[in-house]
Amino acid sequence: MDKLRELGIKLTPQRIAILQYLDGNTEHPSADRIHKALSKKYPTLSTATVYNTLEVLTRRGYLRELTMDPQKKRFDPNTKHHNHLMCVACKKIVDVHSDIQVQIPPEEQGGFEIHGHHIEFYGCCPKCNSNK
Amino acid sequence: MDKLRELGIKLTPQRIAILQYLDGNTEHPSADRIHKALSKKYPTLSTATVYNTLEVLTRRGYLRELTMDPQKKRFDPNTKHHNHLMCVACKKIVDVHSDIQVQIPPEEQGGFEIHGHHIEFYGCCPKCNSNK
DNA sequence: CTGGCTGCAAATCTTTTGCATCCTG
DNA sequence: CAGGATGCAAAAGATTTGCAGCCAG
Repeated sequence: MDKLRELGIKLTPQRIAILQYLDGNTEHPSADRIHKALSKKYPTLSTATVYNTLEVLTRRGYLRELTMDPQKKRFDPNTKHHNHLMCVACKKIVDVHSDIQVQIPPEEQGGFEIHGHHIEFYGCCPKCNSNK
Repeated sequence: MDKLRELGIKLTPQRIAILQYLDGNTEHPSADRIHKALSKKYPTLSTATVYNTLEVLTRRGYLRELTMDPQKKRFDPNTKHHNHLMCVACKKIVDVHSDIQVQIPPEEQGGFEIHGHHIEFYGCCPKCNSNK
């Protein structure tokens, strides 16, 4: 993966596997999901390594951590600014690419220096809707 | 608390204490914080009771659960629709009351039925800014 | 070679569950 | 009184940490 090399971090089979799994993945998987998916191929992959790697990648800006799912962190390899829509029933998360302008009027900022924002939409996906 | 009575749930000293602690509280406390704060006065208050009560209150619509803080759930007794701004350093969360219009164009909704949304702003609070 | 990874195990932290007992309504 | 709430302890998950050995650069 050129990406890893670009990031200047050490290439290991585990990291490559994680990167490959994430590359182009739009499922917004959790650490556990990544670990489960890869442990078939890499039976010795430990959860600690998954978490470590995700943390490094997040810190380097290659990944974004999503907090919409209250049960666990989810990860998004697409770091271009975009928003998300989650099904409150099955926790499926899909991307929302529309560019939505939002801004806090200065008097509401309470002296904060604002770095970014994220819009979370909540709803019910077609599958869960029909299961009711 | 009239609120509890309104909600039609059983009044107990613990629940009243939790309600009073939350009433008008704009700190967006975590379950742990609530437990710590109240266990001085109610040394036998168990975390299970705090979680149970928060869950009931959330289900009844008296509380909103915030997921911005990746480490833990935070709770907001203000259920009027509003947004939040969090300091990425100290995790302080403040309300943003501006009414910001956001909407997903139908072709982006992927068939979801959308129930709501929440805008999260991230930044650095004045105190953390000056500590750098 | 050497510092940065890895695996493993165990710790930590948050949240949930089971159950006997208690107490509000 | 009865059913729901509580306390406690323990389970269940998610995430983090410590450490000895390994291997990519």
